[in-house]
Amino acid sequence: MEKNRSDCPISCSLEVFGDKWSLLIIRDIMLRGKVSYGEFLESEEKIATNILANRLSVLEAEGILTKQVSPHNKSKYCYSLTPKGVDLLPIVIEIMDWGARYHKQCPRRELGKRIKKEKAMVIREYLDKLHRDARHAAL
Amino acid sequence: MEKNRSDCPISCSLEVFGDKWSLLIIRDIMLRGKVSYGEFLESEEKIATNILANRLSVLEAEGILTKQVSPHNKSKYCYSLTPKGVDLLPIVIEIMDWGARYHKQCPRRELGKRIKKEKAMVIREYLDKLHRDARHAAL
DNA sequence: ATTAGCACTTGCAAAATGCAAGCAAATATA
DNA sequence: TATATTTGCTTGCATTTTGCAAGTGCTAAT
Repeated sequence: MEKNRSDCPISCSLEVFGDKWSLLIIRDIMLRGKVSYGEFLESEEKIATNILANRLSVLEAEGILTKQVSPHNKSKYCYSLTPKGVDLLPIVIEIMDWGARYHKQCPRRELGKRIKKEKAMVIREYLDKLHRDARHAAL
Repeated sequence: MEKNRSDCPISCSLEVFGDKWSLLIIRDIMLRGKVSYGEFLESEEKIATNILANRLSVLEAEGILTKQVSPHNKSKYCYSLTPKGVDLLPIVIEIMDWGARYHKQCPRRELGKRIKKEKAMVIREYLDKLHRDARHAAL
């Protein structure tokens, strides 16, 4: 683990995921149920292959994701969130809420509308589900 | 305003502040009461002068910050948050909480301990104060 | 055996970051 | 008044990261 810019938790966190792509990958796993490299590549933001590979590698090294060979196909990997990764959910939801409020070109869809109405409940709900999934993936 | 990668609110938000520095500047204003270019330069993370100037310019163009000449010194500028900027607080607090929980080298100080105990209340308290400050700065 | 799927890797160009010196206007000091 | 300091950038250059698109090697399907 390299030397940090400071001991501020915000700074240390931004050193991990303060870029334009990492939290998008986390979003794909948390909110869209994506699990594989190929699925992440298909997202509408069109991440570059080398950036995706690098981000996944860093997130895995940071203990946010784990990577397992698919049960159906030995050349395919499935990524899943660790508990540490799951706990990024409130950040992702807050970013989503802020974005929906201040970006006209980002209309709220179903989930966004629920978040507007009952944010805390949505967060708890997803945290429970994702933490359950994380425990299951660890088996 | 340029073309976005997608209409996902998370993606649009990350296009604005998804970098290693922007939210640190927001932190300095929100949590440390810093207001000037020179003060931001002094933070322990040591942002480069050209990066600071560029980030401030972008955040201002995005309507997150406003910049005014200091009342005491015509060569000095004071930055303050707009309501849009203030509403980044929950994101900053969630990042801080996550960082404190998962980074051993980032011990919780007074505010971090309060956040651990009563996050929602801290957020509401700071939102109220910062929104009041934002209204005052607009005069 | 051939083709397709899969997860990267690679070579290169463009863009961003980081370092440190420089610049011009305003203010403070001698 | 002249000089020094403060202030907020800007600039030149080297390094790093991002983005594009082709390439590679292993596994699976036909």
